[in-house]
Amino acid sequence: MDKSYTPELFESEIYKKWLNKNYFGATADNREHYSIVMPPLNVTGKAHIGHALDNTIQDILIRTKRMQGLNTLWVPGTDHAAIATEQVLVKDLKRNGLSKESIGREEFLKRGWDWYGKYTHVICDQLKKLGVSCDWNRLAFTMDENLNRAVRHVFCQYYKEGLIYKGKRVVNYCPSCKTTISDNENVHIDQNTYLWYIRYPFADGSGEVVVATTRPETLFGDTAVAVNPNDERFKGQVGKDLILPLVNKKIKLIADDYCEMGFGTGAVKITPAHDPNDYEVGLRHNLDVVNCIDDDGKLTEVAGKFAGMDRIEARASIEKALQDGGYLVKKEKYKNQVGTCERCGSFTEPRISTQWFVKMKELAKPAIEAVKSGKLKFHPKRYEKTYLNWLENIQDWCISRQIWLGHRIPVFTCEHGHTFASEEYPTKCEVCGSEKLTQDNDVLDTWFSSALWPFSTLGYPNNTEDLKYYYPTSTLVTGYDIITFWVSKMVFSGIKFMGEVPFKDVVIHGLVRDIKGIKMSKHLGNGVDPIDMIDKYGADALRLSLINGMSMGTDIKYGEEKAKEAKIFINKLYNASKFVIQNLQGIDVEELNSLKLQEKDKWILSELSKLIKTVNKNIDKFALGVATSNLIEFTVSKFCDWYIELSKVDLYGEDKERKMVAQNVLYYVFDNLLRLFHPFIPFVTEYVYQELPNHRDTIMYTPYPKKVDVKGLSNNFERIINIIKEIRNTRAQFNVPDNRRSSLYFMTEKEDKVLKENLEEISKLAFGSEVKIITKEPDEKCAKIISEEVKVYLPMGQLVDNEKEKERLQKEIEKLEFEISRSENMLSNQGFVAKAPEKLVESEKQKLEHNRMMLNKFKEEIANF
RNA sequence: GGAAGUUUAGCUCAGCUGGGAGAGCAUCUGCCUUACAAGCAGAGGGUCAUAGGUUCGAGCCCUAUAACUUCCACCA
Repeated sequence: MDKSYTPELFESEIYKKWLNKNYFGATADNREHYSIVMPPLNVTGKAHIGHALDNTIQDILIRTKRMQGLNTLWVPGTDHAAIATEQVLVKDLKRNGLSKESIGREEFLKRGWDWYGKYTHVICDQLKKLGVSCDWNRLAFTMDENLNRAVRHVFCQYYKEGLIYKGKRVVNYCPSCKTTISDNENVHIDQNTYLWYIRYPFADGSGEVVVATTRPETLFGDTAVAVNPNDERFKGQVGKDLILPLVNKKIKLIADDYCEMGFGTGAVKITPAHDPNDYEVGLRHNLDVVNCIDDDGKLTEVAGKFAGMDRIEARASIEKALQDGGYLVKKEKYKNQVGTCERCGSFTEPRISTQWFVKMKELAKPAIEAVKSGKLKFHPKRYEKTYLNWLENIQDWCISRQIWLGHRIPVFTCEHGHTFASEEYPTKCEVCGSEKLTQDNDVLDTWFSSALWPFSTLGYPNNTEDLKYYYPTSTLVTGYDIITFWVSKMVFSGIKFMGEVPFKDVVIHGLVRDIKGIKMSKHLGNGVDPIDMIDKYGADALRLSLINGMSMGTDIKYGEEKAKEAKIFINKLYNASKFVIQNLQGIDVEELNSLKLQEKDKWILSELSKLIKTVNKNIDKFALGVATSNLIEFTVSKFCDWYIELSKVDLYGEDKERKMVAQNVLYYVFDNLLRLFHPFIPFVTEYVYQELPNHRDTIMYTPYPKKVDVKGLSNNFERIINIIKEIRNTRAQFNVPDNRRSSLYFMTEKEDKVLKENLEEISKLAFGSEVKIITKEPDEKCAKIISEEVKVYLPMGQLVDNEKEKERLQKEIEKLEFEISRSENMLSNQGFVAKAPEKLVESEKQKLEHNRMMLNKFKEEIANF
């Protein structure tokens, strides 16, 4: 083994070996199964640190269950991320002087496939570096032929049941991406803008109505001005005609509850084509719908001389024209929220258009029920609220997108106008048999295909063996940011088409932010590249740094320091393994129950037993960050700091039998520790495991430790540890440097077997030289340590100062007296004695008794001065 | 406007269904002890955001308040 931990020497080799042996492969059998479908990765760009977190969590769960003997399946996959990819392709075309339209749909799609083909492996390779143990043979893509079949099947099913309809709605439209986007993708941001007060004169010259607006450019689409029906200010004026400024068209003053009396001027302009509320008002009052902004975000011909200007840029000119015409009353600063496109950041336009929708009310019901009944559990539970809140206020789902990449809507229209949905590509009209068919131009929202992910990747709509065996999947791991986007959609789709929830547990993790807590973004350049971290510190260090101390569902502040720290720990583990392996040369592995274990052995084994229990419990609770803390704590503060040091006494000693026992215990504990650690840091554990005696082909399929199978465990040795600590502490108080050893004398009242057996251990760990048990006080000047069973004397000659010793004793006495009075107070409190659990009262009584005894000892001691 | 989360050592955070405040990093002191100086041993450091309440007992439960963060929402 190399002198120090150098992950780059073995990580990729080990991964190759795992792949070659097909250790990640899964086949249905008769065991209990554990399955996870990976949230599909966007093929655009590289893996970010969030992917690393998400997949590390999944890998930990999968590896643990695999070791526990379950049939584990982890399906990896990629997503076609249509809008983003289409943008990249369009930009690319533009650079070459081309456009989508110029090359045509077919050619464009071909380029899309080329692109996916070229970049899919990039992100997959990055995940492989992380060590993910998913079944790569099953790599799925949301646009695969069989997934497309699932999409068509589902679409047609909805269509037949009347759950899909085409309708006019005001939807969010991104003029830059040139497509409709969902409410989820429409991000509201704060904006500093103005409120323009505009004068709308009555046609009969009898005065005017002033409206306030944040969007003067939509004025050209106004078809009414509304006031509240109860507003006295406008009594008798409702129904009269107003002149629309700049356009000089007559529009009506109407009364509608939508207009609030308290806001602005009490009058609001109504633009049905460019505002969802106004559209509703328009429906109620039968208003015209006038489009004044086109697909490119430019003003249409209804804007007259402003036509062709960008809607935002036109504001200044419009303001000027209003002012010149005497229509502008005033302009004041105003703060509001405005929708922007999640992808490109441009202002979105609410726009009336014809779109496809899925009716959601009925579909949502069983998805709500699934969580309420506990069939589906969120971890942490609080995210159930996010989920439920969204489903309970659900709007119909706009599924059509005006782009070319993606699953094209399988709806066809014949020359006679018959429209029908068809799972297979039809050759003739279902109604009239005409062969002249055209397919709907829109494609489906990407979430429409990812909604089917847990069953489409298993073979749906065919009822395959995989589908029967692995569905429903066990756990879904994802970030809270896509609970509404994705999780909820998988749930109602799963229930609808498979008759069962798609997974039982939803594990929600937080977002990885930068060290200051700011969201990582390309724009700010504050992102941490996981591949960089792997190259510098190793995949295990990256994984551990993301998981350790993580609290599920809470954001993580992450900086390079964390990876560095993790690597330091792994280096420690690595060094410990070097020690273990060096000392296991020539070992005969024996059943521990057949060996004569010493107190220190029983102690470390009982600590290991506790560790196994807590780690298993925490993994079951998805408290992975706590599990790693448990493991690290044991490794450093129990195994390395104590047991390894203690074992040296026997390993380097003369007694053959004791050496053999030490070797076996060392082996047993370390082997268990490696296996416990393996799901978290798979590479280094595999690497080290291969150096252990009796190792198997891989650690991946060794059983995950369940318990320590050794009889007669005890923690009697804790007493010895405390004595060692007290000696070290006392030496420090006297400023004795560690390289100066001192004699240690122990005086006991009665025979102390444990102490006697461990004198050498104490000496080694407490910097002792001559160690002996004495029967009467030594004559030399000594520092004294007084404990219940034993007095320890440290003859340190000059260093001991009587006054100082007296002070130390005095301090101890004060401490004890404080404790005693505290206990006495508690026990004299009738409420406490009567109501507190008996166990607690009892232990308080014991404490009191013990402290009183100790106090006596100290008092005797101080009387000698 | 609605909802959720956070507030504990200088920093990052643990603290399970109430029963004597914890870890890591940083700081200080001493050590190159044959697994590890990426280390070892020791030490200091907290009115658990504020104010009330429930209780024998509150970091934990309840009610208000404040600050920060996030999600949802159609207020011109």
